Amino acid sequence: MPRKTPEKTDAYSHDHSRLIEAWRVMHYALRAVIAEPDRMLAKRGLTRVHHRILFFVARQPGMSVGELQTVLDVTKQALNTPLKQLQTQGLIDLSKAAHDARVRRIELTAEGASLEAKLTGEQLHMFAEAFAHAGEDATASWFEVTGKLAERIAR
Amino acid sequence: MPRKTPEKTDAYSHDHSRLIEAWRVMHYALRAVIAEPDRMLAKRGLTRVHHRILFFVARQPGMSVGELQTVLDVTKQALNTPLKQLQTQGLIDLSKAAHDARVRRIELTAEGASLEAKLTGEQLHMFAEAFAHAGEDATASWFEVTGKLAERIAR
DNA sequence: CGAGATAGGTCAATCACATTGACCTATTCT
DNA sequence: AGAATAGGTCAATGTGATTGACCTATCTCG
Repeated sequence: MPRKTPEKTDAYSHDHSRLIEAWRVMHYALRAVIAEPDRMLAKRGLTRVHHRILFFVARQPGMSVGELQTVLDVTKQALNTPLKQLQTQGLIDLSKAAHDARVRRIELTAEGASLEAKLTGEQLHMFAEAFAHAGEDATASWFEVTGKLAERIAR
Repeated sequence: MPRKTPEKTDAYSHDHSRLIEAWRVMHYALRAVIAEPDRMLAKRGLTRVHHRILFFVARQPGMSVGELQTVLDVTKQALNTPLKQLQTQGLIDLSKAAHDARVRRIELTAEGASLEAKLTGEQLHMFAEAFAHAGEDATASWFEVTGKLAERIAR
């Protein structure tokens, strides 16, 4: 799909520099969304892994260590340390499952839930702002393009 | 901006699950764009750093080590190893600058240029496809939303 | 009941990677 | 000639993640 004229390109022509700009903007958008939560986490000596744990536990309270291991795709050794740190800081609560005492029930404490809401809320707020700014149609378009990009990944 | 009615939300209301979906899709899009080049690099024992070097040198042939250090935001020690590897594999060419023999001119070899074109081309192709699929207006909207998100980052 | 499987925890070795600091050469600038 | 600069290299350190081995508590099943 070559460009036809210098002053106007048809709807399906995308020149090199525009595509590079797309890639660049996407990187910066990612960094922007991650930046503020990272700063909040750093204050407590925590990292993105801790946020990921809080995020999933918030959405599936009582999930087990094994389930968490699966969704996060990490080994139990890699999970153990941050999990203990979160427990020590009183952000999560570990208890034995009723149906099987070998299994741990992981839940957020009130403080953990509060922190999670702040972290994730900050990120979702950025999206909400960008979507609100662009309008509903643009939002749908954004989903269409980004979803198309994501299509190649199995999951 | 609370939701008004359950069945229809106005253009500026974005509920929780939709925002989470946006975040999720963006992650997957990122991974999708990175996945294939990473696989190609891995075959040669290279990583994303090497691609970044090739990318910038392709766009500014003859740039110095110091300049590369600046754009990549890494120390010279961190840059030195991958740079030597690229040289060993015959992908880049180092020579002394004419105006100052202390300064290195970094250029891609034919093979380096070919690899760079394949790596970056693969990524840009994904964007081109997604944009072409969604159309020109949707593309503009995508830039608007993503650009709005990226706005918070200085650079 | 007793053997084997399972969930989770822990210790240790290793690997990859980046960072800081110190020191060295070649070269240019003054 | 002496100071500054571009680059290179060695060494120590720190962080994370990975694998492997081994341990306890608990459950399941013949």
